[in-house]
Amino acid sequence: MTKKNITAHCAVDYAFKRIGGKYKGRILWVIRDGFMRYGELKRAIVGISPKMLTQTLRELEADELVSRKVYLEVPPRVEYSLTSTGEELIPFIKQLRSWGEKKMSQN
Amino acid sequence: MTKKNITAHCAVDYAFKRIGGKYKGRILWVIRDGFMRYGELKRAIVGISPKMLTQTLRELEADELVSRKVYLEVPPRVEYSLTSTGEELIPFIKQLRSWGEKKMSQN
DNA sequence: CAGGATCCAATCTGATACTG
DNA sequence: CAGTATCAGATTGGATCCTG
Repeated sequence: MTKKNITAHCAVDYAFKRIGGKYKGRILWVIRDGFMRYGELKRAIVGISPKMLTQTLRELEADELVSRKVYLEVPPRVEYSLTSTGEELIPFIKQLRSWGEKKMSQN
Repeated sequence: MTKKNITAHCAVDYAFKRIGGKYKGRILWVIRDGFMRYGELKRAIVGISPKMLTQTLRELEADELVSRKVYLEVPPRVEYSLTSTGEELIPFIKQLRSWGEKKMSQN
């Protein structure tokens, strides 16, 4: 789901559609500090398959939450970083993460 | 997905699993102000089927984000409200909603 | 290194009809 | 009013193998 395909009933619906999905939150969160290479992301997002990582990154890119920079080197190097729109989401994810930490420790 | 079934890789993952899903955010948001009856929710969440509304409410209840109160009257009356854990999520949803509003107007 | 391609199983969602 | 039940279709995700 990318923003071009979203038909939302309200802003909450819209926002959840843009950052929902199994891995989008985690990916945005691990990219928060700067440039991450594909392989770094792969190691950081434990359990993700290359297919899902690539697919989700492509959606985030089409959505302009993440930008992708390809270096013409051998071996190839590709770096991902947040766009300014993506960075705007980090405070919310941080808040949600704190909530999650608290709840996990309570159960 | 309810919290009992969640096996999360990190707190972000955990939190998204608890509030992810097509309607959870919207439902929490419309219940934010107090008690809502089933029929009110049905009208407020445009496009939801009774099946999905019931199913999602049951998950939110099992997750202790929403509480359900049945009044033994004829005709039946059932009211839903946020638990304190559910209320803790409202600031997050509110912020995310503002972000969504801004982005919707930009496209 | 950073992916693309394919196939398939599991999950989720919608539509419709019915009920205490 | 506040749900259930059933079936079918759509979507998502995982496993595996391949490549510039």
